[in-house]
Amino acid sequence: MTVRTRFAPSPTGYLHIGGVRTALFNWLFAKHNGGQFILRIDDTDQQRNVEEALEPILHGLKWLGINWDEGPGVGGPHAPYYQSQRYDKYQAVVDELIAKGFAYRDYAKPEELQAQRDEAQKKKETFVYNRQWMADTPEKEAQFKAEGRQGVVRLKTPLEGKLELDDLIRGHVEFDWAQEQDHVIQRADGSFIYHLANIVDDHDFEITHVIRAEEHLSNTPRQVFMIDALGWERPQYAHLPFVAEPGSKTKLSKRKLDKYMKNKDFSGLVNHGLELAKKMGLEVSADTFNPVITDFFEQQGYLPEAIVNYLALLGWSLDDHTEDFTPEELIANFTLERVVKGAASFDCAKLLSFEHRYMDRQSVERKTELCLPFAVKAGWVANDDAGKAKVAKVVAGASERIKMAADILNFEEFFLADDALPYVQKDVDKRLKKEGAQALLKKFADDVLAPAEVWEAAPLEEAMKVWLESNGIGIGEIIHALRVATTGKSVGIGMFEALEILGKESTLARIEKALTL
RNA sequence: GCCCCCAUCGUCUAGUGGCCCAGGACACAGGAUUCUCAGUCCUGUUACAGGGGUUCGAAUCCCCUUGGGGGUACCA
Repeated sequence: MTVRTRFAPSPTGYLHIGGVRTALFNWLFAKHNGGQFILRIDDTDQQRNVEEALEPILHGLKWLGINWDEGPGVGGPHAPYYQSQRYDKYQAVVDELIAKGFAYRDYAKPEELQAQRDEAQKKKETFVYNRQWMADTPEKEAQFKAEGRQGVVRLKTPLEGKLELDDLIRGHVEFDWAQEQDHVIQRADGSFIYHLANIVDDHDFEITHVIRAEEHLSNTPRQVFMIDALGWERPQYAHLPFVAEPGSKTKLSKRKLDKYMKNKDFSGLVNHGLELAKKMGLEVSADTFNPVITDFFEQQGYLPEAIVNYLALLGWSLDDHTEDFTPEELIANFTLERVVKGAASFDCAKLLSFEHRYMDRQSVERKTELCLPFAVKAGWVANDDAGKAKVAKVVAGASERIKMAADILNFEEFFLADDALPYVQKDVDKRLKKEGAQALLKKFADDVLAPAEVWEAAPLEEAMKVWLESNGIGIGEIIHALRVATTGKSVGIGMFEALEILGKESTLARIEKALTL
């Protein structure tokens, strides 16, 4: 039997990082077993602009390389893959459950039920509906309707016994049927409850393994009850631990950004992103531009493989030392047996370290390709060979300082015109305005830079050394002023590499201007 | 309240009765290198939630407590 797994997002307009982890594990498990991964959309009639709200989710999954074999955009033998287009199927199943006596029409009013619940609560008893308004005969049904009651369909769950399940991650789990309510599966307005739709879709799509977040574990009995009632084969279940907040074991939510911002690593990641966004002229809102949403990473040019690698390790490990996995290696090694049971909290610092490591491994050519679009967007270079060559030079010089593609934006000094170069005032004050600094700088420019014939890093450095020695000057006395004068700030790439990239003309022009500051 | 699930360094984890006075990674701290920053290289601090059992022996098995999460909805 072919292994088939699925991911079933609701069209919410964004792809949540916890959802990605669930999708990833489903995808890895299917691929590891030579099976298929299906994407199904849990939308409802009420939702407007489903396509629009779905787009970021599909886009995000594709960006991460999590491709689906069936679903939106690719079709498949079990179409439609949208719940809102599958109501006929749900209705047929509800009718069947009623016909077979596993479900019934119920005419209780919400307030009547609530009163009974409160009563049970007061007596500290588990509430079990007494089926008082169950319409098990046509007469009763007519009577309830005559009373103006609205009907729902409820499951007729067993009053005793227990359900035993073997979860692929949790192991053996037992539930008492007596604890289960007669859950509603179809509302008074005719719409269907998630659990019903869910099992019908999984059955139709021939899903063999249901891999989902652990909050669904307690929901499983009511779903299994329906599956058994219909005589269908149960899928195998695997309930994943949830993804928790940074530095805590509470479930991660996109609504609690303020709280997460108190976490140093989290706020560091966000602030770095915000700075880059500003340089890109990107309009960002905290709603979508934060590390809980995958879009955040894509917009800054993170490497999707790095994110996938990090996420794979959030609740799964191969052994006690292997950390780096290509997608292919993940597929080859992924098993549910090695998924942990406890919640794993989202660690921005570790994610960032994966990104750094992955970026370091890229060739200058590849990094240039990744960075170029950002430099183009900033209006610094054209998207042509000249632009590419310029970016390549900066990328080579910056080497490991570029941790994500958008970091190229931190090297504006190499792209801006000489007269447009911004200066960091405190660096100017400290390095250029220092007693004698400007005079020394001028002497250096006149003695060494102006006459230089070969404008490359190594000869320039050599020339400076000779000059320093013959004048009895330490390198520290000149180089900081030179850096601020040519780049506008006191931090940056190697001084001589920087000069080489700038070129002789710019270097001299900038020094000249710096002498007037 | 009741039911279910979970619990090893700050974080991700290894560990399935002796190999563990607990290993790796990230983070953190100190040092080295360097023109700054980044990086790199050393070095270091830090954990079996608590209490009872079982056993010659427990992070590992059992029970209780505590803590976290979920369900108990005409939410998903």
